[in-house]
Amino acid sequence: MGSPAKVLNGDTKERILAAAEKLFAEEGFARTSLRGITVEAGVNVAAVHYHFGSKEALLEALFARRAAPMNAERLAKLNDLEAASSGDVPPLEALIEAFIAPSFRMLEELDPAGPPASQLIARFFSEPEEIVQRLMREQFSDVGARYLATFTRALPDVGPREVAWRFEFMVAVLTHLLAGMHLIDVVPGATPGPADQPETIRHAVQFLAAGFRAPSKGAA
Amino acid sequence: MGSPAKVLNGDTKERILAAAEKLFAEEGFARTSLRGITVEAGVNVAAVHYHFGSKEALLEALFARRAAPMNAERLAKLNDLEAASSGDVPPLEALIEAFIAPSFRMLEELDPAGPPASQLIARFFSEPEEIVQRLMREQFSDVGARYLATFTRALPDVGPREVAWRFEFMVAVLTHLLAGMHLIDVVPGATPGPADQPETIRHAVQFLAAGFRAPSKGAA
DNA sequence: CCATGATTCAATCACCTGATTGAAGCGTAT
DNA sequence: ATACGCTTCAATCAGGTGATTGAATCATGG
Repeated sequence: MGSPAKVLNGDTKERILAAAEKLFAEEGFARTSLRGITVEAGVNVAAVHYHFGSKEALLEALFARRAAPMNAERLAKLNDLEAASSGDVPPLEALIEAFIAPSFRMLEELDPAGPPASQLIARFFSEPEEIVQRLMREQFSDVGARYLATFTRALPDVGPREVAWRFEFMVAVLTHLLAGMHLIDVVPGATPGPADQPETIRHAVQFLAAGFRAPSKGAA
Repeated sequence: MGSPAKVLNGDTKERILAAAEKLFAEEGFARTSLRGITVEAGVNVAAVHYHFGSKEALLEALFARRAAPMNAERLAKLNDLEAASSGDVPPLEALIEAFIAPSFRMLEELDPAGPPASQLIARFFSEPEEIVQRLMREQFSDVGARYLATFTRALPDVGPREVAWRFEFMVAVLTHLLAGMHLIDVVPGATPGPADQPETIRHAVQFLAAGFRAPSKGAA
């Protein structure tokens, strides 16, 4: 009746993917065992190697299933923005939202991917395994570079190096939010309260836009 | 001649702590084995259990050695600020720097703790082990609450919930910086270039202060 | 010099890990 | 019905893990 029970059969591959996504997101790659995954999925241990080949290959399949569409959506939104503001630079707030929203979309319960998917993406950012870091580099390098260039164009008064710093800060906020906001557990009063996806995005965009626009020089 | 070689003796406990700090920071708790630690330290495996009791207890000792002084410094700086601006609220930039700087101080090569210490703190934020999360809660709850309250007082026009959100964002930026700024590896052009500690702090404070001060309402 | 306590050592424990194997089960086309 | 290919299964493998033990070593005070 619970989740660890073989239902019928047939979708073994999908069940493994779902269980692995959940456990990798919650416990991390190193702490998650194939036994744990296959029990959660109600599947034999050997099924993982039959369908994927290895634990690492399972991770790669998981990564490809989530990160690729997410970044494709990022690029599409950027293209739309640049097409809309023909020739000119898109507005900063729209750029930030275009970069952030694709990750948050998966946080919705309604989304077929669901929260585990975005938590998994967030965990990828801090996983020490070198495969993970290689996959992140492959997936994010071009998208990140394109957005960074556009941000630099959108902020001519800030200076490219400063924009690069602030781009880092934006990614920091994004991953922190995807991970589930640890401070809720750490600082009791700090929980901003449950928020739906658009409200969270609104808070983040306001904060980040103001940060991006901050006057550049520090020395008076 | 390298690091994995017994030098003399005597400081076994310290050697274990140093090796564990380095490896935990680089590889995470789960991926780091006691064998790896003791080899790195040039020490027998049993020494860990003799001096600390268990792998988890070693982690606790490590945590106490770094996090406690760091948060003590945070509180001291906050007290100094509130004493300086007698009765009034300290300026926002000073508050941010007081919260951020204690973590960065350890990033300096000169500091006896060194970069591994701050990397370890950053990794604690994303470690799935429940001991880590418990330790984080114990250490950061009161400091975080005090700072959050002061930030709220310093930003009367923003509203407490909005301040809580932005406080989250600040912690996000801090941990991202402590972790070593992953984007440097992910997005080729994104590296802001090597920066010394005060410059990094300046970039972060500028960005965060502007974000904190952003006008609150989203609806026009 | 020796006795005592603190420390270090090699050896070993039970357990869990990812991986592999060969047989069994299954549906399907002949 | 039969034979074939895909899938699942229990059983097993070698290797690594944290932990523990008892003997050896060391330093120190009598």
